[in-house]
Amino acid sequence: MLSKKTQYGLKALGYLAAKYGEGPVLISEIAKNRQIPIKFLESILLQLKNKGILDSKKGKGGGYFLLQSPKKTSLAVAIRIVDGPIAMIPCVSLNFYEKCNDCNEATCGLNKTMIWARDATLKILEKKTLYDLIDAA
Amino acid sequence: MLSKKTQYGLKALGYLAAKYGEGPVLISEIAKNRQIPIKFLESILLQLKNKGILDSKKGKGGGYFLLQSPKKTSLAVAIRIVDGPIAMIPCVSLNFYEKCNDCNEATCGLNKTMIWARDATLKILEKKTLYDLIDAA
DNA sequence: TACTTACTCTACTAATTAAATAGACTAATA
DNA sequence: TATTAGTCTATTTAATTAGTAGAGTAAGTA
Repeated sequence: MLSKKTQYGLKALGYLAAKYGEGPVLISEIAKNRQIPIKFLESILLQLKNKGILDSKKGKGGGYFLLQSPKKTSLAVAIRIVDGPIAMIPCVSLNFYEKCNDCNEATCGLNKTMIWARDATLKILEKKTLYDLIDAA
Repeated sequence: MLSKKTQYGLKALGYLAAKYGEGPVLISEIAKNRQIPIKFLESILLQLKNKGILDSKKGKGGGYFLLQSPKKTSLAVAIRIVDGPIAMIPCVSLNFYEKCNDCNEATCGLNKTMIWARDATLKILEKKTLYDLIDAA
């Protein structure tokens, strides 16, 4: 499961995706609309800004906004920023790889199998974008 | 990421899958071979037994063993026992569903997208079995 | 300039979960 | 009946998650 923090982050990004092109959106507006603790949301948005997904403007008329069109940012990128690895085990992660201390990857059955799972998940998360997070109604 | 506990569990199941048909295997043997803290492994194996994946025998010549052929147990089943939900968010989980307090699933973009991710992952995890965890060499 | 608005940053705390350990108990076998 | 090996309960420690507090800084406006 994604952490609560990541779930909040994705909900906020969905909100900002829907408002793309309309200028900065207040943290407080996002928080209220998506039911997220405001101070917690602050830190999430800041993190997304520092990684180049969002930008912000201070002062009156300020707020957060997507740096690029929502279709340009994949969910894989967004999730990795807030949640970290997408893979199920470290020795199979593309962006957060860690070697197993004990097993040999060339022969390890778990390793081989988890690569399958990783690729299946990534195929979706790299194709879907923030645009897909926009609500229908 | 799967918890360490789940990773240990899968490694142990891979070991037992390789030994299927050879009678009970000592916890201590699995622990040594897969580098798992023995008392921690005890509780994992017991949990897998209580859920019907493993069986055990006490006393001399005792140990743990797979209840069925390794090809009969999918990774999805094994992972759910030790780790819980496979889905990335609760409102999309098949076995551990929880309703979102705020959003409407009929229109929620995140919900819709996470169903895609879940299905892609499950397609692999339900097809792959304990047999696929057996090491090559 | 002074005032207000709103993001920024650091630090902290509480709660939960993960990871591991200890030890008494029970069943099976020789 | 002694030994072996899984069972069960309880506890402990560490790490992570979730959330809070408050001072600081930048931008706009009167």
